[in-house]
Amino acid sequence: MGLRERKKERTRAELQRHALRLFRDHGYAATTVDDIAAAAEVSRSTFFRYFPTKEDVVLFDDVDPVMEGVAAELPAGTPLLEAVRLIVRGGFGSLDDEARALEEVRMELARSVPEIAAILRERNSFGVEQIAGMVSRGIGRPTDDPEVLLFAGVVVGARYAALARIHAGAASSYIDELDAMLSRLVAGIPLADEPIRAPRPDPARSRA
Amino acid sequence: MGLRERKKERTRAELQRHALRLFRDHGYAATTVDDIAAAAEVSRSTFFRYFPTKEDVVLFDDVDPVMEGVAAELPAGTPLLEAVRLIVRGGFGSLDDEARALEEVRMELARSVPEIAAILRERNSFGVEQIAGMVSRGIGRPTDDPEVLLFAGVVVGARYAALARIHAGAASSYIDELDAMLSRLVAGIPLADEPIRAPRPDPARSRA
DNA sequence: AATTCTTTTGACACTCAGTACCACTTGAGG
DNA sequence: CCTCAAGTGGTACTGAGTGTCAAAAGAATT
Repeated sequence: MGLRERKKERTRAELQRHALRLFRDHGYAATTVDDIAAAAEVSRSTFFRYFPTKEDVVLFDDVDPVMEGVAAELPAGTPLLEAVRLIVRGGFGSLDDEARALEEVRMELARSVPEIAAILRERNSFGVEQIAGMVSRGIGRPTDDPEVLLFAGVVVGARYAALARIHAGAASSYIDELDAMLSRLVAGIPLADEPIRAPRPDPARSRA
Repeated sequence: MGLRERKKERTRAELQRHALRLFRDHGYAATTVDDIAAAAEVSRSTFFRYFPTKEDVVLFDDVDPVMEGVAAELPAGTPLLEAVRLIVRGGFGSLDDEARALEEVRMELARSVPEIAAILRERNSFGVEQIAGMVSRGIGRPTDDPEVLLFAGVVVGARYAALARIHAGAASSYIDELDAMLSRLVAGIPLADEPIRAPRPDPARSRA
């Protein structure tokens, strides 16, 4: 690998490192792209050459490709939901220390900085379409099959649940929490048949 | 209701009407706030007094409070998942013509303009926390209960699945599609036990 | 009807994200 | 070396969004 490539890699890592640090210390909105560029000792132009938007510096992530690798090595016949669990666990499990640390910082940010939580919720790793694509390949059905999409939606929902749990301060490890959520799903949708109780006389009706 | 109030209401409606029209005709990004303000014959400042951001002019929505009303009138003992279905259906069903038309335009926009699709996916109506709150009230468990959050996540996931289906052009009515997704969920998570097939030798490995 | 009070409004100036362009530097390879 | 392409920094621009302020207009009171 040439000097050029190494330099590029180093610059991107520096930009991301400083960006995450600044976001953590001063907040997302209060940190300008200029600040990040200055901290990494490059120009504003260079920042945008590496990351198309300010958001992307948070989103850049290394687990996706790993998960695809894990998926490719699962034995045929594994039940789909179980497969998803294994892929997720495997994907996060096989990160090297640095990548894992980055992932930790990112989740810490998601917990403490609301803007970043929103960004991650929306764009990080897996959206419905992405998972639907994997499922589609895994069981040989079209990506726009309603059941495929619904399954994908449920998985994404489990992820949101895990993030919400962390956001509420009721859990700390994103990976473990997501795994727990997926495990629960194996037993079906929780509370689906739970009877609702009589509505209270409306404690404080307000528009959120 | 005073004259003042009526004028205010009319201005907001005008702004939203023109904004949606311009978005539909020229795209979201290509339409500036100045364009919208000019079309509605008010100043830029005025636009921002009515809608804090450009996004909000799309998001402004009237179904939420209606759904809360429907929720309050369900008989005690209704199974939770069924209750959610009824609330959703009831909420959309009881819109007056104008509100329903607006909802249609909004969904049409979501289908044709990707930026708006993203915005709606992220911020419209119900997030996990919101649904978890409703569930929490409905069955009397804390909002950060993992099962409550997971259930809420699953419902949100069903919604994403419906949106994805529309986005793919495989469905046209958002309301019907969401209702269909929720109905499917009553029978459990589809495909959960579907065995995956042997992985293909990887057709085109690429980073999305 | 005139006056006072409150809210709306338009105008201006500002910051910051994001884009486009161009001139300059530097690594790669003959 | 010397050339070429890639990467970099600077400059100038558009548009979103914020803050301020003085003028205008509705509402309320006398």
